[in-house]
Amino acid sequence: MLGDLAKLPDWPERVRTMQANWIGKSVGVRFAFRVNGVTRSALGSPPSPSGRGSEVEDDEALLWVFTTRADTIMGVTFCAVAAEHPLATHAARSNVKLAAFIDECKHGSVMEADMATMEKKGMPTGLSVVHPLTGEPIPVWVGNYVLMSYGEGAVMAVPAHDERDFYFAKQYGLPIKQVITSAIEERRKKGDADVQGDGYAVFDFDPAQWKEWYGEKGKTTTSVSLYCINSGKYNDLEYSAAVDAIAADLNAKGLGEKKTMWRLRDWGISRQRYWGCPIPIIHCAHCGDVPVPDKDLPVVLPEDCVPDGSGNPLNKRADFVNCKCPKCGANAQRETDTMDTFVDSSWYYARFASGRSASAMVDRETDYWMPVDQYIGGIEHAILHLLYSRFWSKVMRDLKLVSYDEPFKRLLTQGMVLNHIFFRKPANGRIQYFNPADVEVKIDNTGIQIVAILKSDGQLVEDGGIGTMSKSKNNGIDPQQLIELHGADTARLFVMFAAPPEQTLEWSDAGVEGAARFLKRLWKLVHTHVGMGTAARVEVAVLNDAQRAMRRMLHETLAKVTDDYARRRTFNTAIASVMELINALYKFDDSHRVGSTRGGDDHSTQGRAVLQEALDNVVIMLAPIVPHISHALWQALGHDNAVIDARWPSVDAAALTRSSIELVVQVNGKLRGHIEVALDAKPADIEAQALADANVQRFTAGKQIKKVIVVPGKLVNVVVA
RNA sequence: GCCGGGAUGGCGGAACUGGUAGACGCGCUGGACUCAAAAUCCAGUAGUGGUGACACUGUGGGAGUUCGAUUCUCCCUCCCGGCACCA
Repeated sequence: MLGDLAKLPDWPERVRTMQANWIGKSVGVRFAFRVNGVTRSALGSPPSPSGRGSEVEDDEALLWVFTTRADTIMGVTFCAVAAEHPLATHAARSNVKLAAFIDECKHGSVMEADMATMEKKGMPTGLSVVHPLTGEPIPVWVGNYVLMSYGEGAVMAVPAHDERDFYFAKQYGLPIKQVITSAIEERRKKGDADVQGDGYAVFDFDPAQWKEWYGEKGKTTTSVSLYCINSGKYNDLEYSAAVDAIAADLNAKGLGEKKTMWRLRDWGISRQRYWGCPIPIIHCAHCGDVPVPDKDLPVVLPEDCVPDGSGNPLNKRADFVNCKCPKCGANAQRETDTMDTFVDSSWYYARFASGRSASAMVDRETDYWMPVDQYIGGIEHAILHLLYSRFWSKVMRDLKLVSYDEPFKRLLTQGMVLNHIFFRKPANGRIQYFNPADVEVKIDNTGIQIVAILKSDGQLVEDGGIGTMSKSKNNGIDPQQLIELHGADTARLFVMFAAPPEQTLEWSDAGVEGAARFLKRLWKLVHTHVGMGTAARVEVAVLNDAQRAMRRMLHETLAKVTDDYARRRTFNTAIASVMELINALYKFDDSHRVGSTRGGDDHSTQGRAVLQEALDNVVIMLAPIVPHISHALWQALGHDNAVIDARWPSVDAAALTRSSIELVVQVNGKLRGHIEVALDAKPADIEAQALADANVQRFTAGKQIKKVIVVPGKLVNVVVA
């Protein structure tokens, strides 16, 4: 899944980065400390024969850890284990205080945000382990920051080179032993004059104070080399050489090896809830785990189950749990774990693509429709749903159910829509949220402060800032309100015009009238034109300059809109350029103007033909955004078919040609003038024309011209001394 | 705390590959039409100075690279989203 992220070039970079971080590949070393005076049997683990060359006795307990920083192994001054670790449990049997501490740890929050800021706490177990390379005794602590569910549930602690270990050691007076140094620190120690300034003192190791570079590996972020010291035979080795040498030595002792760990956990199955998809397995005392026969599928959950907060409520439902073994007919029990709802959302679309199949999960028709060409979903699904869908696709591929690797070829993650949050907090009782539509924000009677008032009772509400629209915060907006007020086309146009879809957007309906106004202008333009009778076909050869220019703008707009839809997916800019075109068409044919005093109208045969072509194209260009009005206007323009069946028009390259182009002239990078040059003008001629410009001469007069940069089709920059 | 994203006029946003900053829309100002209003149409609208042509300043803050930076590099501030202390 990590490697195949490269197969998704049309996914947003940030989603791929988030997934890679979540998968969390880390390469390191897994190794063991021998535990002094504790046997494996005492921990309840079966004795295991040690590997060849191992120094370990058969029944000797081992403390396994995983580290990405094997290069700092000589700086280990203690080990920390999770509260649930067998060594902690063992030590707690004869230590009441420790048992109480472990109990406290087990009840703490496991939310990352809480944990990152909570106090690091610990307590010694009284046990010690043997350092695998030095043979020194190392004390073992229980730490509330060590997770049983990741890695081995235990860590080697190197306070000098790990920030968490550092503060833990400070708090409990544990030793801090520096084993990594920087090239700068070494040169300062040798008295190198180049690095004696205060700015270099940040590279000195000081056990009293944590500095950024202590925890960096190989090189600092400022590219200063880091290597081992106080590490015996490993001295002077840099990161990867040190890791290799140390892993080899541990391996020779039968105490460790290089290993790759993953942060990603199997959450699809292991995160249990009553309302997930049932796992169709029956547990029989005689036959073991027996699949539910096809004829008894699906297993249906009881719908009147009320979770009481103590474990899985299904376990308390004898009517669900108790059943007969399908194999032997004896009394048996159903599996009560269920799959997470992510499992369903991970493959339902593949099932939709093989809707005729009655006998299998999916059939061959899936491969015809899948993978999805364009997936649209909120950025909040960037990791979980989109990651599990990718995982499930690979499962189905391996089972030969489907032949694709990745379910979604192209991904558009729309941004969150934010809105104001208003609430009241009763003295005792639950916080109550109010919908922004029911709240009026106004200036209070001092005329300075802005206050928020609930419309229904006129009393103040508190302002909770701005946040994602959600049910719990009651700050969502129902688009139905907009639709009822302005119609679906206006609502769609307004929303699409507001911002690019992947951008976070703070909700405001200010400006929705602009969208309605635009559609009215378009409607009027089309109907005024149609009211004057059927238009002729465009005959390019007889067009006058104004008609030619109008037509050029039409085809430039068509090219831009096509690109905005197909490649850039920026619908707001596509709409903006159609708006520009409409503005120009109003000037081209200004018979709509009240009074119509200016002579801009072109009601000639070819003028009306150009207008017809432009309006046909405008209606097609807008059809994806405003389908209803486009359908009506398309037929009003004299077409028999529906606009949805009309072909996307192609750009007339000949209409785009122009004989001259306007260039910008800069002096020292500042805009000083514009020149009109022939399309095929030579650079030397362009340069001469630029230098001849009156305003340019004001800024070059009496100065030495050092060079002139001509960027074809864009600008001229004159550099003066 | 970590990861991801963002900051441009009064507001939403545009500037796509380093090349005219502010397209388009809202709002606002003025005008036309009207007995009047709404609607509609026209014009103006980053700030400062100037009748004007123009000039100076300006893309969260500070440095840097470049003929030229909203765009690239480094540092900082604030805002939004996600989070499982990942050894």
